[in-house]
Amino acid sequence: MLPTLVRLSKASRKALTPKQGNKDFYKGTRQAFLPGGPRTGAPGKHVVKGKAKYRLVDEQVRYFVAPSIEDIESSQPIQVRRELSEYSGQTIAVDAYVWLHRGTYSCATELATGKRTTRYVDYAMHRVRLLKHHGIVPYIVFDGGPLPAKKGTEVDRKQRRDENMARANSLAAQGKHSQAREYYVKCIDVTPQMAFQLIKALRAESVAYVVAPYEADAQMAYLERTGVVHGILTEDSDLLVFGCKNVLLKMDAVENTVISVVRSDFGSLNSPGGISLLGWTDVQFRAMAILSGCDYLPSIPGIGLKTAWSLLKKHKTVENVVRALRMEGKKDVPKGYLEAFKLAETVFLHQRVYDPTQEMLVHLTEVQHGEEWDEEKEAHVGSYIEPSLAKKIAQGDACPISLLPMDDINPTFIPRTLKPIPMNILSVARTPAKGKGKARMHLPEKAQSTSILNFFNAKPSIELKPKSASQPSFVHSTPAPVRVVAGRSSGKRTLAEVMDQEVAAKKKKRSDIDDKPMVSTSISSKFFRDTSSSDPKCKQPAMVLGEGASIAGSSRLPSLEWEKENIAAVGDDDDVVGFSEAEEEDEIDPVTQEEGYLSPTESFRRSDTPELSSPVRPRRFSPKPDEDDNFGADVLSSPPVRRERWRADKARRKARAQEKHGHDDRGPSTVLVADTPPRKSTAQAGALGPDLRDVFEDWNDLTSEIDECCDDSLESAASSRGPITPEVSMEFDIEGMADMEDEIMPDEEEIEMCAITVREERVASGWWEKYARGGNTRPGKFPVSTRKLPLPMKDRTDPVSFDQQDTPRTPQTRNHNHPRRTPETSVHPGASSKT
DNA sequence: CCTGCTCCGTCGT
DNA sequence: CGGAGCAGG
Repeated sequence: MLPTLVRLSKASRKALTPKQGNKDFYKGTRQAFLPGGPRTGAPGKHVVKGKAKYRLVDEQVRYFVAPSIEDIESSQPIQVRRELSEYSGQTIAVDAYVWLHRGTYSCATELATGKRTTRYVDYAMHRVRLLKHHGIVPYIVFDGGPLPAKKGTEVDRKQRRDENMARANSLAAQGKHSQAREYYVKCIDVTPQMAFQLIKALRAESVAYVVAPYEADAQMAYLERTGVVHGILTEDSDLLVFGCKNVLLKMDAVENTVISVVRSDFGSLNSPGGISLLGWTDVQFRAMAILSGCDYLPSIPGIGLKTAWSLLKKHKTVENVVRALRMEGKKDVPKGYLEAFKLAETVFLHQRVYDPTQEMLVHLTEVQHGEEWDEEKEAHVGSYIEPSLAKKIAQGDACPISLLPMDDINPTFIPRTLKPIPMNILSVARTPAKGKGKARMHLPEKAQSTSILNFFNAKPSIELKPKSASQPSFVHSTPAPVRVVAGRSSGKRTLAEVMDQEVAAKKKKRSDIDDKPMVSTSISSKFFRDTSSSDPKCKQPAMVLGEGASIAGSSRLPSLEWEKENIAAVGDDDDVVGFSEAEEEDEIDPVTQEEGYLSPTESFRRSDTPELSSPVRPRRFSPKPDEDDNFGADVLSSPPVRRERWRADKARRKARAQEKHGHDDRGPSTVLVADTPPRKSTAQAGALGPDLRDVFEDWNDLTSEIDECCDDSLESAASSRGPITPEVSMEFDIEGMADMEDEIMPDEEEIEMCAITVREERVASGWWEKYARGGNTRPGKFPVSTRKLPLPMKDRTDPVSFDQQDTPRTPQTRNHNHPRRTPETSVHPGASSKT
């Protein structure tokens, strides 16, 4: 119900001139954000400002002098587009559901037909790595069990899913597979068991996570409130109603941006779109949200956001509003609405969440002593679950729905621990062109009042943060008791400067060019960042750890050469990145950038490969015996999705095609950094070896497949969850290869390459597990950046055993058909004694 | 003017 | 699911 903010399209910005403007939009815009402040007047009165005439809507807020574009952009918008890198060093809670769900797109048919796959994990992990790459510490939050309050919608969905499934099956039967897929996609349900597959991957990469007992939203709100995280990244934004302060929406993996909404900005805003939240309390804000309809309670017919707002504005409290509505008799207020409202409010306020520190369930907000509390409320906030089970749920070892031990639906999927490979090819992935700009260009002339944030949108949100704010505002406002990876202290200011230049450049461009796809200038700052981050001298816990650091130093030179080679290759391939004017504005030395950017990985991996089967690896002799637990962070900067590069490439090509400004004849000297080498460049790598980055990525892609083929051979090893020993790995891989050759035969060479890599990786990680990280030798060695976080879930290698006798023992087979938890079965005896 | 309805693209292959 | 367009009060 709470919505997102729309970005103002260029066209709409253009329309800001009264003459050519679209009046509706114009009105909303000037109402909201003019520096001069609102003009007031009596409702209904017409005022004339400049050449435009406006009608006053109600008693307070009103119209402004026509803004210039500059005025708008210099004022503080409610939603700001920010670079991911601005959040470097911060811990961000991430709603895993959406990522998982999107991940299922890539394997919808397999999932629907019961085929084993874990490909849906890849999407989420790529994004996790993307966050890590930007120095962000992700804290993944999973949805848990259903709340009674939402039961209704669940049944509905189930039904729709079944319908889609049936349709898909019939289409598939007719051989119309592509059409079938369309429906398969719609019937996929993300189950806790699927989430568990992602959890395994998160464990492998030491990413903090927690499974909420009930709703991820409430859990994330709690994490933010208790200072465990700095902000919340999600797609659906009910979060503000839960009292969240810093919400990040619409993560864009191509442009590496998010939309930031900061609660504290609300008060400072004047009537966004006619709604002024100035002086509104959280209570009122929440009331408005519930009144206008939320997940837990449908709205009174005819009451939308706007009326809810004005009613509350007038009557202050919900009780008064309901009373007034009933008196007037205009709206039909359902019987018991007020009670239902209170229940909904209770859910937002007191829903049960998991406290990772106390390792038990708590209320999102503690119930006050004086507050009335009854059975019904108790049921609505979610049943209490006794701590030991709650912990298992939170860690993913128990299914939050059935409360039974987690059923690993794909035990053969054993994500390996990523080695610290600072492959910053991400930087390359960030290409100047915007792939998806078009879609966002389109803005309705009239902002419809369908969502709360739409109101905020009355003020155009600018594309980049205001110049004044080089950091998200909550960076300083949020106390961070949590251990976070330190930000890049050195070079940060310069980064800010660079970013400011970007802003300036963008603004300038924006006013000049309207139809051309916007060229991002941020690539330079990106590189700049990377430079500082991979510089061994700079204390950069996030990027390098242990052997990573030493390797980084030793392999710098070869890497550089490697890169040059690829630049040339790329050039031949007519894929040179023609940098726009924007880059010229930056004063960063290209060489420096490359140096920083270059990943030592290739040469390292290559020279190191022969040793992989040996436990003696440089890694173990980490030059950082101290607690610089950046390993995790390093893992973070793993390769981005190839697809992203592809998409970016495409966009860039398109951009180039559009603007025929002659960038094409630029010499090589203007090429700061070549685009990611084409995949075929593997063969061109010559003496320095194949492009392992690509292989590496392929490995990721193939993992599922390979695992798939080796179900049987791996079953035992998998179930033990122990370190993978070289022996086991070899055996398994050989068998796996055999199977694979029989089944899939796309490109023998490639597959073999991958298989080798896989094998090596497995072996390596086996040793890693056994020795480097191993239990006995150096306990403190394992670089868990999340170690201090309450929920570090790696070292759980033992199967969960439940001793609760009162837990329902319904046999749990596959994803579907989980016994739904009812208060009766789920409440553990004596649990309610808590309250 | 506001609400509520419907349709459509999302994400990826 | 959010956004866009449209109809009706």
